[in-house]
Amino acid sequence: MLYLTHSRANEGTGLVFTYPYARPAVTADALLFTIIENSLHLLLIRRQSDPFGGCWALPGGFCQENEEPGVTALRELAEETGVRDVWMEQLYTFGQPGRDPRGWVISAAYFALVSSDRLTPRGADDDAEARWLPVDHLPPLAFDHDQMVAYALYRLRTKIEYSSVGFQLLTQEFTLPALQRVYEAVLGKEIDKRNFRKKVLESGAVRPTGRTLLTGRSGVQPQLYEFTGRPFEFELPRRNGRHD
Amino acid sequence: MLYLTHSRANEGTGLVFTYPYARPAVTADALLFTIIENSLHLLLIRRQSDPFGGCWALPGGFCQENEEPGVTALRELAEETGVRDVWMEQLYTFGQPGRDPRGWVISAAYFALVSSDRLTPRGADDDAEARWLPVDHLPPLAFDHDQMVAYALYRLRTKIEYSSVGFQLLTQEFTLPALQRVYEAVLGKEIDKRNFRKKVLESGAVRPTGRTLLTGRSGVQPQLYEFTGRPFEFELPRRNGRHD
DNA sequence: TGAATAGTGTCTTTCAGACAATATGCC
DNA sequence: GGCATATTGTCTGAAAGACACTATTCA
Repeated sequence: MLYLTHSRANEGTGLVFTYPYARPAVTADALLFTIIENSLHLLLIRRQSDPFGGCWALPGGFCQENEEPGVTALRELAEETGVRDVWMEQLYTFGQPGRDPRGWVISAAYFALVSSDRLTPRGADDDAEARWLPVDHLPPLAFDHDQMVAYALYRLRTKIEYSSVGFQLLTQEFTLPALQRVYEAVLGKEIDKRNFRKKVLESGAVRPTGRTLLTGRSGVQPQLYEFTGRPFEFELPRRNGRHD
Repeated sequence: MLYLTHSRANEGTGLVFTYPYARPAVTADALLFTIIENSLHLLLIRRQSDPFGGCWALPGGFCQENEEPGVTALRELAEETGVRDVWMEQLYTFGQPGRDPRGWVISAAYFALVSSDRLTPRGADDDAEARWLPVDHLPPLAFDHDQMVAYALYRLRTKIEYSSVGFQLLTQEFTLPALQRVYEAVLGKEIDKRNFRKKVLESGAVRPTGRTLLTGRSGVQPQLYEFTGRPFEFELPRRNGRHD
């Protein structure tokens, strides 16, 4: 094994100390979810070049010097897909040896949600194809991105039950039936309408705006609400609790 | 700004492709907690050299080539403090510019728990001082390690309520009063003995071993139990729920 | 026998969960 | 009028939470 000491590897990094180790390349990948037609979708791009040329992959790329990986993820999302202003949090950092055929590459994965209206689906600065694909029918992905998706889905499905992240999948004003459809799409189960409305309204997490939605379809015009910021939890019935 | 192309920075990294970016140094830090005398303690080392020479800091160090950061964290724990066989999970990856005065250094932080008996407190291969300090009275730490500790404590205090991680802070055999003291130490609140015992026993998460503990003190000899692996949740009473 | 600790049971209240009928708007 | 959707309330059972006394061991 070869260690570098005082090598040119320090150039451009601001590292001026004696540093006896090789350095990995570091990338950031974004897992951006939204709800389209009542089902959960993930934003993917089709890779233009090798490795995995032609494969579907998560938007992402290499961190620039002194760029916090979360900033990288947002930048790559904007550059590759044109999507901005998303809710985002760090998901996990993947560093398994061999996860990138080019060598030692560590990737920080970020978990992001966006309202169903703010999505500008197509690629921006280059002609890379960017598309929303339903999470129930995903193709095999490049690198270890399948593993990332599995973990992000787990995170979303658990976190929506004990936090208010679900509201990040809606527009600022929304109806209670739309909120319920978000929970049903994420959790993959039907929820009793009356119990759900009762919990939402009693939580204080929503406030009516006084307006109603013009659906253009038959039926009652539903009332519009907005998120107050107060916490909202909705757990599915379980025989056993959450794990660990 | 200087970018390297085909530079010697690739040497020893296995990266054979044209790579237009500088690379960060990557480190892993371990936040190892245990319970000592009914209060939560954190394992720290005193830094021998600059930066932050003489300061208290988390055990950790640079990733070796193709070493997964979690492996680094375990290796550094063993090397610097002699502690092995701990429960561990990834906490967060810190990459804020300026977090290390030496330059661009990204750190993956790992959150770890160990039984109160398995701890071999003192430094191992070098004479670096390693000590358990109570989390309620921590000195200022090197780098952004204060921030890491704050987040790890948040993670521990939330996670102990909806998972069974609390058992990782006990020996394989333990008494119910000891289990309760773990929860009280982590959550910082007294818990009603009868309600706690009822929840633990009804959860199926513990099984009596048939033995009792010889305390050497006055009072009843408490029964010993072991963890069955079944999930156990214990939430403190709340006016509001968990946040986000 | 006194001090320290382990162990046990009931009652009340709150909340989850099952369940069905009415009202409104569009065609 | 028919269809589609939104909206509303009650009852039951389970679990949380408040609460106090007895039993065992050691000095």
